[in-house]
Amino acid sequence: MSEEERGERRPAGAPERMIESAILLLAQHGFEAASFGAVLKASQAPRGSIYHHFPGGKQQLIAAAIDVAEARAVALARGMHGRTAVEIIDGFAGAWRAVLELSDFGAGCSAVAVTVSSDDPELVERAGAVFRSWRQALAEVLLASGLNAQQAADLSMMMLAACEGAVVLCRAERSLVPLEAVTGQLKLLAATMAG
Amino acid sequence: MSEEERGERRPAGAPERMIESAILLLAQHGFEAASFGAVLKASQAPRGSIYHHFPGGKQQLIAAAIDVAEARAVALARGMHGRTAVEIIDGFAGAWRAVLELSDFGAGCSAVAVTVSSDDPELVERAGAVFRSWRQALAEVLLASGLNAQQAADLSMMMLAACEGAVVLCRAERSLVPLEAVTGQLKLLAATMAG
DNA sequence: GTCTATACGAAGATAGAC
DNA sequence: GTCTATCTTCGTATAGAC
Repeated sequence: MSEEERGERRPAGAPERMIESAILLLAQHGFEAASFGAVLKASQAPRGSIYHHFPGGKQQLIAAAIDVAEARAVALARGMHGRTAVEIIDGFAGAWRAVLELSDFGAGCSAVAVTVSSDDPELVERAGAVFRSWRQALAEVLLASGLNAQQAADLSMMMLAACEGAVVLCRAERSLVPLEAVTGQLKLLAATMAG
Repeated sequence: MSEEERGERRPAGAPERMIESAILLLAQHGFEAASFGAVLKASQAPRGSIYHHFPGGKQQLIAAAIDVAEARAVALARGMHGRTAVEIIDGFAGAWRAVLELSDFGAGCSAVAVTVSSDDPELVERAGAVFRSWRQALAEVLLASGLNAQQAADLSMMMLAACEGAVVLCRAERSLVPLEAVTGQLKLLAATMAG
């Protein structure tokens, strides 16, 4: 497994910083906001190096950003292996809570942003791949926690959908209440399955 | 209650058509895509009339679009008064299913799009107001269905978050499975509350 | 590998004619 | 009330010098 696949950060060359900035800008203000100008400014990368590192233009940059975000999301889920369903729910929701708090409700999920605000079918499909592998990783750790296959599939889907939705609500309402309420309901669901 | 508050469509003057187009463009491709050029083209409105009808520019147009969408969302929820919790869940999810099917997975929620892809704090706050009133309307019909206040608040929050999230997943994966799975889990949750 | 310069289009917005 | 013309800014993308 490569470093990228584990979602780790490397010393940070120019292209890596550009990708990192793109992820952040996507999460904050959507696809159009992740422009070259903004990315270069945020990443302090030299202007002339964009098409050297990303000859495919913006599409390639955003695609790379999505792929890195996917690796990171999967790594987050896999890191919860061995825990109980409730702990997994808390860990997942906690990660989103951290994103919201650290950004003062200014950031959310990059893959959601691409889905909602990009008109490029190829990038939207890539965002779909993120959701699928994220869900699968969650289902695997839930399976290991003692749920059966059907329950793990159902709960992972519900966790992802409910938390992604809750993050949007939290951003718009500038409040953590939606995420907290959803977390409670998810635990209730997990308890019903276990019991 | 005025016609707008009930979310009804009127004979359609130029500004109404522009608002309608803005709602659709927001739902399809986000904030930046709901540009004046695109709105005028879609609504067949005369070019010189934008700043006549919306002197506040794009912000005013989008704000109006959000308000109309809010009235429609609330009307949708209120229309379910008198039904059981399961029927309300089916009705709500069914409306989203229709949006996804009719748009070939190309459209979602306008308020989500504004939250995710606009950098205007005022518009994001307006989107937050949509979510609040939508949730309250859902909670009221759930209360009438026999749930207690706490249960109605919890389930309405979960319905909104989970379905909004599921719609994004459905768009990205070009599949109705996420929404269907979430619907099933919501019914399970409602059954737990009732029982 | 990085730079400047530049092409080209589209965005939001304003002014003034009809 | 609608139109055209125009301004400015910003977006992506390319060419060519260093």
